[in-house]
Amino acid sequence: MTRIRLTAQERHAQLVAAAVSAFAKGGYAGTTTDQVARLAGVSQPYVIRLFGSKQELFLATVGHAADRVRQIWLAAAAKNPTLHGLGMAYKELLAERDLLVVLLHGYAAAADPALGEAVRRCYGELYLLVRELTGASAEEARDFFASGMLITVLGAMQVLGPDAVAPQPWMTDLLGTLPYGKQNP
Amino acid sequence: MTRIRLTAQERHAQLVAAAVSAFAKGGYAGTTTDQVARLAGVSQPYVIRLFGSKQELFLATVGHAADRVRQIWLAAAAKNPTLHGLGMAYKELLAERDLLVVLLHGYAAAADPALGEAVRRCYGELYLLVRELTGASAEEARDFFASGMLITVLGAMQVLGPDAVAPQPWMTDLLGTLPYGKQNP
DNA sequence: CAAAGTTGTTATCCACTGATAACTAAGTAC
DNA sequence: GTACTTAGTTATCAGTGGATAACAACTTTG
Repeated sequence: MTRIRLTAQERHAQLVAAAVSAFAKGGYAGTTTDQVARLAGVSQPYVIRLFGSKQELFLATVGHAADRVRQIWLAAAAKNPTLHGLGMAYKELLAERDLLVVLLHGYAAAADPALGEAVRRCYGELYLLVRELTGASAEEARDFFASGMLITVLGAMQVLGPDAVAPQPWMTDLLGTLPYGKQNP
Repeated sequence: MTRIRLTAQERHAQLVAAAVSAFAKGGYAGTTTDQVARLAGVSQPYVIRLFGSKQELFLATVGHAADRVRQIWLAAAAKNPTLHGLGMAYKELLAERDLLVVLLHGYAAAADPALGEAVRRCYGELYLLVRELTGASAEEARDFFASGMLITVLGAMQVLGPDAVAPQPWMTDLLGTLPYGKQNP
């Protein structure tokens, strides 16, 4: 069996992608570095060697998720620089639902001082970005992020998104009112 | 040293209270049954004996948090059966911030099938309760829960609540717009 | 008070997990 | 082709955490 060698950069990126998926289920403490390693097809010690520690792997993962959200919002703002324009992008974000969920796991893990500081910084940057891109007022931005958080949590609960469970009455009731268009086919 | 013996019921309640505090930091996977045990002043194996497993302890904890939220909302609705009335109760909920945060950790752990089903049921019940108590429309209820989720996550991130970190500019900006009154002294 | 039930403890186990060390093999430069 | 660097492995370890079992102490009942 011939091994495929990648550059450290490529492997790094591949591992972060795997980590997004793994940490999205499981969260920080509930996911092993071995699970991430297997997803990417490398050995567990190599993951540690590339990232130094599990914590730094998680930080890189959360940072990447925030970057992707930024990218998607920037692209959306290029077409329609309003909150509604960015809101429509939640369709794309829910398609890559793990991005949102891994961010949520970051927020939830903020009790750890090292993680907390990084995660608050990410969130603050996203908040400021939205206000810059759209010129929204603080109130409008707050409502936007509140809706986003609800969507994120519903995604984590598998009420919304690719692997949603069979809908209950209250779910259809709640989801029917979601702004920015319906999400599920 | 004389040991204080409680009835199993009393110890059960005390352990759930300790578990709320412990799981609020740390989450499901990030908290050990020994941490909960020490908080309550008993041995770790006894916690397992009383609850059967860590998972059942967590489920009992989430269930208790949901019950407390229900109680607080019921009391609030008795005075003012509107969304604004319930919203004002977020002040009390933030005072017992761990309640909200432990619920959040429940939502985040919903990828585990056993936990997920229970957690979705809790959330659905709370949603229906709010609509019953207030007669709010689906849209109004959705906005209410979206705001609540934002408050919860900000609590978990220590942007809001008892142990909030030193505020950043974006935080004061965002918090200044929170509905239902200012939260911090 | 003896027997039975309740409330706990200590001792112990085993699986798991992050991390380290030492080694291997594939490119790359000269 | 030989020396060097880069990408990866296997072997291993030390600590931890949930769970089980056996025992101890207190309370109640007859």
